[in-house]
Amino acid sequence: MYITSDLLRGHTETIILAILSRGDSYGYRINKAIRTQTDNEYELKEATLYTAFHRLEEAGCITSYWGNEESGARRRYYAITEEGKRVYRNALEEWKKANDLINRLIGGELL
Amino acid sequence: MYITSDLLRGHTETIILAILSRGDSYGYRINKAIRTQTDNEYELKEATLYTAFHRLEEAGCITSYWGNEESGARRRYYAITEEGKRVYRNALEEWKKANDLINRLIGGELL
DNA sequence: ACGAGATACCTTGACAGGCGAGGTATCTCG
DNA sequence: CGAGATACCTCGCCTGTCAAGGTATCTCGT
Repeated sequence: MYITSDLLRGHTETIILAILSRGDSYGYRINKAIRTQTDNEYELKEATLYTAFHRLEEAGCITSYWGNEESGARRRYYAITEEGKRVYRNALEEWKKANDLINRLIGGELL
Repeated sequence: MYITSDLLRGHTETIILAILSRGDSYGYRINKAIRTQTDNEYELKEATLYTAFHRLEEAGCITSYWGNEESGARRRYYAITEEGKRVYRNALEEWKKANDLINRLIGGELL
């Protein structure tokens, strides 16, 4: 929320998979987890969040089911699949490489 | 070139500014510098490169001038401005923050 | 002498992801 | 009873990337 989100672009799905790899969750809570983990410095916009869910589900990385809440608003829970775990691990490797590349490229003479 | 470029998205201008902060250069050579610095793991597509130049020039971050080559293809050189240096330093700070956030978010329980 | 490949520049149009704006419904608490 | 939190969702725009296409010059091997 207070950072240039283009720098985070491309990480949305990985962030979601990371959270789901710790257990099933639902949209609103996932976004809250992101806020908490970043000390309120970042969050996903709802539109971003839900389109990412659609992409991930379509790609077979997650599955979804309605929770059976007795009261309160209904919740759609998401669960990571084996494919999702594979994609997630792969994304972590990609990130390590990208991180290294960026540091090499933007460091210039100031680092 | 062999990395998911969505992860590098948003860094294009910073990369260019980093290179220009070491001295004037021109498009083709800037791209070669990127390849060299990353051991051929990354490069900018030409279209990306030139649209980035336009944006940077419009934003007052760089200026350009034609080189006076006696022979060979003409070259348009770019120079970083004071504003460009300011923007660059700022981008480095942003990157530090973004890097921290991403590591916090995508680490999950695998790190 | 000539074609291939490197050097060097540039634009157009499509595509994908992020997000502002808008919408729905339920529950809680003062 | 109204405000604010919880919880879901979609439409359409914007922006950055890039495939594809174009131009012109020089070098080097055959």
